Amino acid sequence: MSKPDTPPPLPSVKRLPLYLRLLQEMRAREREYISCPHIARDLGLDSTQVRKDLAITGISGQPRIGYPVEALIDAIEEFLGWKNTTDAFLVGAGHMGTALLGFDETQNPGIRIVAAFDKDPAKIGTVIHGREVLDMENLSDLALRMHVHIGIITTPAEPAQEVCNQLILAGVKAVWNFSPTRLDAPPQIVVENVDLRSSLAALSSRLKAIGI
Amino acid sequence: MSKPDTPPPLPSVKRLPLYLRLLQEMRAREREYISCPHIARDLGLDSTQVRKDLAITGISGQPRIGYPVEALIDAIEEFLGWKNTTDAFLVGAGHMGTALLGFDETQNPGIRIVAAFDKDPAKIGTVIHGREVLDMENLSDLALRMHVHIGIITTPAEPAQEVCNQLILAGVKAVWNFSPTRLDAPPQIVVENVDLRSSLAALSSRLKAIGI
DNA sequence: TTTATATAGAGAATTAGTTATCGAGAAAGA
DNA sequence: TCTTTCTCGATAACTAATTCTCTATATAAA
Repeated sequence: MSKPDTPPPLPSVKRLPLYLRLLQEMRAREREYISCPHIARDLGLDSTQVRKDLAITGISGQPRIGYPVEALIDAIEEFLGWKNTTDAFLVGAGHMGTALLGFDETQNPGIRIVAAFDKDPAKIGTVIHGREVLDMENLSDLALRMHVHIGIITTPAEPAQEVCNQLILAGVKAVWNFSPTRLDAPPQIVVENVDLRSSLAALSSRLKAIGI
Repeated sequence: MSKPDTPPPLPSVKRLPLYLRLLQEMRAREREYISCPHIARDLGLDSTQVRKDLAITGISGQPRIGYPVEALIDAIEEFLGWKNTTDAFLVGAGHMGTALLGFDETQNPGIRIVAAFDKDPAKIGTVIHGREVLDMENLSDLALRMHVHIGIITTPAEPAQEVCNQLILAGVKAVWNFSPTRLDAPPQIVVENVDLRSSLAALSSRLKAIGI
């Protein structure tokens, strides 16, 4: 009824897409039920952890049987809000921006990039994966008119904060940040960072630790 | 002397590139010293956390002064093994693979992608950002000959495990996995996953929680 | 020279997340 | 029908990570 709950653990939320993929594969093989230990074995996780993760979506399983695959897929997609797609603007038509524009619905579930922006005159007007690159100048105006609530920043670090500010002023509620900085934004704005360097740091340091 | 230490906290390692970027900016402005509280303010972190993170690199600062910028950059790069670059093979010349091939040394610090592979005949032979796409068939042979120790997987989920197996057989010690699966690999192999869907899940679920 | 202040560094307390344990229930086989 | 086995679900223990507290120190100001 009411929900004064604590938010679900972020690591759990981040593992959900992993389960989702496996489940979709199971569904394709017309499997009806699946158990936590089975999922755990397949993904190299702990079965108790899998159970806790799935529990946050509100679904429950049956002893000795497991969880119904179809219902579980449904519950995860519902929980993530991936049952319908939300429009997004992308800013920064560089390599990463181009890649994201190339992704289809299954690769960027829940969002649809409806327009791309850049400030480089050489890029403005070009077409990337079917969408024309627009001038940054038009961003605020279009975002407000189209009620776009998600902004994707794929610019270098320097302009990122300024782009973020513009997006928020234009009504954006969530920012998917691929630039290698931390953005300063009011607390009610959802900011999710993807930092490849950070991931690479984890890889490099472990590689160095084993002496390579 | 000896080092039977526990490994450094992974979240700390993953924050290091963030500090590095800020420090490089400071250096460009010819700033000689910087304090933890200052870094913390700039990045929206806790100053104690910053101090602990920097401590894992082995550097120490001076009360009332802070840390020497130049030495700190050096210590972080040294710790991450980013002072010299390691050769890497990339498998899967799709959108993400293309983006990574487009990145320069500052965007993919510490590694240099020396060859790209794909199994799609339509892609084999094409040139992406200056490197010809080679046939998967040649992967093992070339990896062994060139002593390549890092493999980057940017394929879809289905072939990822098979590609991973091939890479490991060919002597690869670390895998940077962009495919949306968990790879099964022996414990001595370093596997670092980049899952955009996972990040998107965090964004979507929070967006849904605030009712958008 | 003395005092005030900002900051490093060490360690403690807290919190978050993961892993282990145990009881209950449902199917499968004896 | 009864027993065994597997799995869920809840709780407890543990571990990792973050945040807090305190002390020492070095500069700057009085």
